[in-house]
Amino acid sequence: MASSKKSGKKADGDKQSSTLQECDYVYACEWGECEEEIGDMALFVKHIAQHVNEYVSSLQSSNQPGQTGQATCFSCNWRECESQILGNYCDFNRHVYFHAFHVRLKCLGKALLTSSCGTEACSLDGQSRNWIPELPENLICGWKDCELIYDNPVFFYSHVNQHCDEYKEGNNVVGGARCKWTGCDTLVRSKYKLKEHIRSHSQEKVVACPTCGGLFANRTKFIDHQKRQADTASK
DNA sequence: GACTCTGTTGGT
DNA sequence: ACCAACAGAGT
Repeated sequence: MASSKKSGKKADGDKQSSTLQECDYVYACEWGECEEEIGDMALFVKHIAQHVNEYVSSLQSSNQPGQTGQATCFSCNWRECESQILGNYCDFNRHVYFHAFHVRLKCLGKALLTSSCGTEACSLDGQSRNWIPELPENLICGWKDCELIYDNPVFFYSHVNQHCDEYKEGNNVVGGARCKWTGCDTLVRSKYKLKEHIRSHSQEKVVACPTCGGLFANRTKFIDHQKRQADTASK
């Protein structure tokens, strides 16, 4: 039953939206002149998708026809980004959706900073706050017999985490929880440990610096960054 | 039960 | 010195 297609299966992003937890954050769109603020990540993603669709159709109407299958040069209109993405529509989508993901992690980082008032904060300038790091070619789930492909990191990481739920709850699962990512055989003691471990495969980050945009795989690294960047500025 | 933090290790 | 990954303890 499992598809043996090398390219994997295309995931339906909308189905995953219900698994996203709502929170109190307000996500601000920074596409072009847009100032829209949306409190729900799924709606925020849809909003951004509209910008992308408008931009892509404006490209198609202004460009020479009959170039399908060839790489196109897309310009990201996200403020302070201005990346040029050479590739297909999916490559461009992945890039822009990463901005949505980034916005969410920066909201989380901001909330963490305000809740721990008194601690030093990053004092780098905001020049790089919307830079997107090198992305993997594809957001493809490496779990055994899955191979789902996503163009939206918000849904991709949520999906990958769901694989850990095949193990029983508790901090000491009988027999342990084994990682079934291609080429990995790591055994950990609980599904929570597995969720932590699996980030080393998916490259998921859990928080971003609201000041400089830096991405971090855990809160400790984020706090270290805040201290370090406050320290180096005061030296 | 579900995280979250902290200290250690090992690689660059 | 820096960072990723991990184990065990703490909340």
